[in-house]
Amino acid sequence: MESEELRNVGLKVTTPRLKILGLLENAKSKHMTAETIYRQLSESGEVIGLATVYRALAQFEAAGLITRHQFEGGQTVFELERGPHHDHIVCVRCGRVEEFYDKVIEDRQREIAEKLGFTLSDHALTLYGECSGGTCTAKNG
Amino acid sequence: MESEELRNVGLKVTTPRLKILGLLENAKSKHMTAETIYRQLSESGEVIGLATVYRALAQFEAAGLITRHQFEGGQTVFELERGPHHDHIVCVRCGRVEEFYDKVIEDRQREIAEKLGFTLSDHALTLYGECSGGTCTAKNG
DNA sequence: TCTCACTTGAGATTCATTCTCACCAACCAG
DNA sequence: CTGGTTGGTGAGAATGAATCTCAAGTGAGA
Repeated sequence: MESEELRNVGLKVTTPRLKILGLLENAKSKHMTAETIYRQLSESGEVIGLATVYRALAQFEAAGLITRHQFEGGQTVFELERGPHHDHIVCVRCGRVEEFYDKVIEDRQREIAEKLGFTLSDHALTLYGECSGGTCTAKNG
Repeated sequence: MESEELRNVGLKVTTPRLKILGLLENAKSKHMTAETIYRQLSESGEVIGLATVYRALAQFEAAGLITRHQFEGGQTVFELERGPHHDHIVCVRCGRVEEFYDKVIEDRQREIAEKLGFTLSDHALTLYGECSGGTCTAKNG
């Protein structure tokens, strides 16, 4: 139950928050912008202000329910915090986002940070390229 | 001579471009925002519009003279393209930026992109952590 | 020096995000 | 179940980074 999730992180259970969380859990595309969420909610008849979407997303992020990714080109997407860590590859033409995980890279990162005298707390790895074939035509995926 | 660099990449040699390029070459901090560049030029008495700064930086980037990096927090910094490719590790406490290059990671990235059906055009890898010892105290380095 | 295409500066504009504020709804007490 | 308090909400204004517009300016070849 989504209300549980909200209560667990100390957020009051409200209709907008439930709708937004529900959308994130059921959306076909895992990575959504605030605008996309707002538009999809509007289309399903919900009257939820854009400001509320941004507010809720910020709170969810602070609570660790979702993660924010800032890709180049000003595209900021949110993703439900589920499953293991992964990085992203973004198509610069159609905006499609794929996920990947590579142990070699992960390990190297830690080694590099250590060698430079840093205690690694986080990292952002995003690859940019063009995806091939018919998948890359639409405006989004 | 900076005018050479401009001519070589097919840009007309103008005062604003020379000033901006010169600032990038002499600045104490390698990574600068457009705003910072604009402010520093203004402070040294140059009358250069912010729009011109953005335009010039975009042109320099297109010409390969400089590189654009988008770190967390939406801060976009520019850096003179000198020496080989490298990625960054940023101290989340003091803001210090170190550079590194790792062939293993570079190679893996290309392999991953290929495996996923992407033609890699670029990548952004930034590590975040805390740098150790006395180096990490000031507000910047 | 003259000319013209390319540049520039100031301000308007855009776009994503955040803020403001009057109104409203969730939750606890009764 | 109901009313009060407190925090949440929506609409639109405000912000800030970046881009565009356009009249005026300037580099560089003739």
